[in-house]
Amino acid sequence: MKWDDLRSESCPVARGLSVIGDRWTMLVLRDCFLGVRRFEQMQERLGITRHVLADRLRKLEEDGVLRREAYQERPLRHEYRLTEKGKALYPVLLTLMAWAEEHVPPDEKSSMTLLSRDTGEVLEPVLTDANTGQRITHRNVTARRNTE
Amino acid sequence: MKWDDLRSESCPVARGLSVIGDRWTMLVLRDCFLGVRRFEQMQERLGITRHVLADRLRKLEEDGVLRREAYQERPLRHEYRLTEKGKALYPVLLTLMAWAEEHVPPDEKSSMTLLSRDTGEVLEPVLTDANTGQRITHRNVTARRNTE
DNA sequence: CAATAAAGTTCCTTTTTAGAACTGACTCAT
DNA sequence: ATGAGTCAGTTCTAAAAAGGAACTTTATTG
Repeated sequence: MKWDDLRSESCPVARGLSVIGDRWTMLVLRDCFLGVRRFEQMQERLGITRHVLADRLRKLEEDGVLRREAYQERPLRHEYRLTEKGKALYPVLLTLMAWAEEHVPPDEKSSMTLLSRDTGEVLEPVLTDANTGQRITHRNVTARRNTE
Repeated sequence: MKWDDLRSESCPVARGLSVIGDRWTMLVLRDCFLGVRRFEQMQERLGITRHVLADRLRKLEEDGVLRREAYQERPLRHEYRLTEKGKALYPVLLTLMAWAEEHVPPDEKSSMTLLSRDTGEVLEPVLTDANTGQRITHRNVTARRNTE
């Protein structure tokens, strides 16, 4: 199988990766969540080649994760913003971040803490069921494939 | 910046991706969560080249996500199992899956539903704060960098 | 003895990335 | 009005990674 065939897989994990699984893509999105909107800024922050950045932004726009919007004419310039579909990726970014904070220690001493915007309290993100509030772990879940 | 430099970034998202951000890695882990443990099985299910699979398994073992265990001698054969660190990736896989189920429709009609292993009820995974139980979204969170 | 099996490895070709320089449509200061 | 600067890319070449297929090793089975 080739990487580009993931799009048509029936597994949602595979389809998800066809959108966000390329190198650098999640880091582009991280910067989007941090409010970075312009090509130059992203390129400088990420330090990736302009070529790759242009490619990732184009794909993310095609996939409806980012929206390209003119912020000036003369000369015409665009910036990139998260769509609702893009914003819905926040839990993915956050669970990855939480996992890495716990399991992939940095070289230097530094860490990230999530704070509630309302109360300023430290947040500890966990997955729960929206209906019952129960914690979800790999031990208490099974997946069912629905073929219609 | 090169991909291999991610390991030493201070951002946990970058460090996380240095472990699970390579092509195919998350799909290898998906199969691990589904109980697949052997090289041949994974290769057949994923359809990726043996070369790439061997490389990903080696890296995941080096990073402590998988553990390589002998399941027979004569000839010596190993299988791969998730470590605790690996199992802790389940929320990442699940949030990605939930996102794709909602936002990346498959070609054919098919979908996945998560069920509680206890009650059999359909689960709807959402991120909440472990302490208060409050929903976490990109709108009510800020991140703080702690430099010690 | 030949065929099969599992878990890789090796070799070669095609794709992707990395790195740097270049383009085009402007603006602003001299 | 000329020259330097800005932004969002594109183009070029070289290096690294992925794709595809065949080969290896150690053993078991017919």
